[in-house]
Amino acid sequence: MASRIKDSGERQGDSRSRILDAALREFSALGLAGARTDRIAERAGVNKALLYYYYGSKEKLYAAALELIATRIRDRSMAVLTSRATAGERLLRAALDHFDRILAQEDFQSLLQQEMMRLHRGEPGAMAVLVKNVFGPVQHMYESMVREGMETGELIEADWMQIHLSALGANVFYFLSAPVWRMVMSMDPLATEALAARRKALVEFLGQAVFRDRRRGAELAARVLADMPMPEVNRERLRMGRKDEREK
Amino acid sequence: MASRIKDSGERQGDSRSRILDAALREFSALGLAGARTDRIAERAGVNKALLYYYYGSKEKLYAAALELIATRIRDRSMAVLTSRATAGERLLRAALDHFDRILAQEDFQSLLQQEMMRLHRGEPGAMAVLVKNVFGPVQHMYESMVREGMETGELIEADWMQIHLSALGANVFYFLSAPVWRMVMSMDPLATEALAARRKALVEFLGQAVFRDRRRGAELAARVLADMPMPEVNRERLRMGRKDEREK
DNA sequence: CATAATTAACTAACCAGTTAGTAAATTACC
DNA sequence: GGTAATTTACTAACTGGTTAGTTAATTATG
Repeated sequence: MASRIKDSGERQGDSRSRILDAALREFSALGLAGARTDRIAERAGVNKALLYYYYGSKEKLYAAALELIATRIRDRSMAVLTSRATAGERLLRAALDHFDRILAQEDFQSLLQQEMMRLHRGEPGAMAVLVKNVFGPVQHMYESMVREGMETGELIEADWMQIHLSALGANVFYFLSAPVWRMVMSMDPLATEALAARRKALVEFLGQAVFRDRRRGAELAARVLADMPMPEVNRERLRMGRKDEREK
Repeated sequence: MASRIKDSGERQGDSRSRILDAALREFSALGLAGARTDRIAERAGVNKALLYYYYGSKEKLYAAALELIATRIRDRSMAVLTSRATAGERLLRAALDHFDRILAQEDFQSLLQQEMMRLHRGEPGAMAVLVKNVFGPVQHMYESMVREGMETGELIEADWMQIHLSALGANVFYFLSAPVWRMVMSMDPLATEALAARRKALVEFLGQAVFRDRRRGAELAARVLADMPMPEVNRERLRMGRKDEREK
């Protein structure tokens, strides 16, 4: 495609994908209902009718954006869960990767929250794509991983679901509540040091909690931490989504 | 209408408060943006203009609803935190009360989530009322409670914030993710038995984790559990907010 | 009768989706 | 190989439904 890029072909990054990209940002920031098709078109640098030409409706565009990011997340998660390491090490890596993912790339987390609220509201089809493409496969793989760890004697005998729940919950709630803590306390839970501390505590806690041999847990935790440095974060991005104080 | 009921005065719970009540339900289910003023008026049994007569604007009505529920929640939380019992026991009671509150009365949780997303979006004034009226005082009281427990030697030496974070996070994430788990697995985390089990595990875990004397922790956990039976829940309410399949 | 409570009817803005069209590229066909 | 038919990519301008908010008139009440 790319059509008539003859010599000065700089624009034209494929309208279709530019729309999807703009939609992803708009939807993750404002949600399905809050997103404005006009704004998506504007940010993609195309006419609004083109959204409809390619994607048919606002809802379908939303679905496309969701599917795009779902694929990305699933691939990344599955890669960690199936990497070449013992089950225990993979468990620690998965927890840390989850933390880092929320930290570096909040699109998914926002979209996920939106979908959860839609599900809670009983909107039909909510979460379906995510469950099928992400949570289903990932959870299944997580279960195998924990079972394997228990069989080899590396991990304690416990309900794999409780472990998964704790590991996810700790991360999700930390980031979810961080803006509130900052308002209540003087301390900033999203400052680099606070993040590093929390990240370390997460792995060390899991190392203590789920390994049969706690010394091995501690050792692995240290190794994994050393091996997976905390990603650089676009500082501004964490602070606040946007500060549209347009009118009023 | 309905107005001129003189002797058979059963309706007429004061339009003003009926509006606020309807608004609370509408806002907690759909959020500020999703709520419809027409629907609030209809459900309150008054003309829409009356909302504006009493509350001025949609936003001010939202603020009023938020303030109403904030007061309720603060009073309940503070009552538990300042009850006559040792710090450790109050800590366990507070955790259990938090669980039960989410279980029985999800208005606040929904509203809170909405506010958190508004804060995340950087909308001015988001969370302000809740922080000032609820989280500020409650967190302050929680800190004193944990400090007291550490001073008397009942609780382990630990960062009170980490304890509070864990206690809240476990509950919030459980209910937040429950609908998704139900979609992925065959098991229902909101079934009565699952809830009871989770509730028990919560207190027992805290009993083991934060008490210096674990036997005392276990004992207190058992006592608190026996003393605070799980509330009856309107079963339908948990399932799904609404199932509007109107058109289409 | 004055004022507080309440309403019916209206308006202005917004926004998802449509229409009717154009210019360029691709395919069909003699 | 040249041109007519068709398709692809794209736009400006409009439409119709929805919704927050208003106004002016009406009813109750102390």
